[in-house]
Amino acid sequence: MKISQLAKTTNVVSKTIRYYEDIGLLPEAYRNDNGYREYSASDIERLVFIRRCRDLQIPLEQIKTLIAVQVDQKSSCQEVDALIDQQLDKVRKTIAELTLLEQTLHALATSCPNDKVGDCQILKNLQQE
Amino acid sequence: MKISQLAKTTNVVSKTIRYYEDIGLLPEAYRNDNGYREYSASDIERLVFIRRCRDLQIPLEQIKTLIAVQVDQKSSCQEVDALIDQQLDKVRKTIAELTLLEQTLHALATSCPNDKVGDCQILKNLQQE
DNA sequence: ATAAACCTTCCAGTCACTGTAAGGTCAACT
DNA sequence: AGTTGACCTTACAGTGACTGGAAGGTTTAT
Repeated sequence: MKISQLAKTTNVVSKTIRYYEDIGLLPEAYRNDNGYREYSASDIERLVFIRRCRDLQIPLEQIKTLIAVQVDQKSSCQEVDALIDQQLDKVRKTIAELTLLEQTLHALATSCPNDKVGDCQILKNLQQE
Repeated sequence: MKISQLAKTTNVVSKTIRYYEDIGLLPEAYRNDNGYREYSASDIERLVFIRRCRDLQIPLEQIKTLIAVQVDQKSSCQEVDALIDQQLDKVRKTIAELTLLEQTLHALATSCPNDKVGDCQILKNLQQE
């Protein structure tokens, strides 16, 4: 299948597929006579895997690692475990930070009963350290 | 004061201060004879304001808007309200997304009792659509 | 024949910085 | 006077994960 077909099947735009190939996340695609990229079923799998990882906000570099690990069926999956744990940690930290931020923003949003900038409590709050 | 002093006072590295000037978020600094930037107290205020906004994850372009609005003391602060509300919305949406993500990652992290990549349940889960 | 819809490569832009290089200035010390 | 070290300056490149656009080649449908 051609790149647009792969794009449709996986919900990844062609541009991004080419980009993944550029950075070595996807192997170099087979080219047919006119120079167009030609894909097979295994390419779908690989791309779906990448996208699942991206949905989990795993960085491209770490996805490369995961793919490399996958190849050696006998190697320990400790690295996989660690990577997911690490990702989970990061997400939890971000949630904690954003929750604080939400409170600050909420307090700020309800702090100004005036309607002229000169008296605006929001701006005043933002000016204070 | 010189840039490093301003940097120390505001906890913003010199590089970033110059960058803010480059993109027009800070006014062009006064230069003394040797070409060094010279700052005053009002520059501290402005920079603190910017940093408070950045802490709230307000993008630089929107901070520009806020600063522009601030100048006209008589204008309505509707724009300020809207901007903060919008920011709050965005943060809440992100929290919701990350909370789902956290659940997925947690389920994934606890899904693999094996230790060889060949049987790794995490990788298998990642391969499925 | 020609138009629309593909495909290709390459370069630039996004956001908010950060790193690095190459050079100028200043104050203190020997 | 010379040198060291800590500043300062500019300019350009890199980050991550794409996205946009230009300029051109190919295929398919009418």
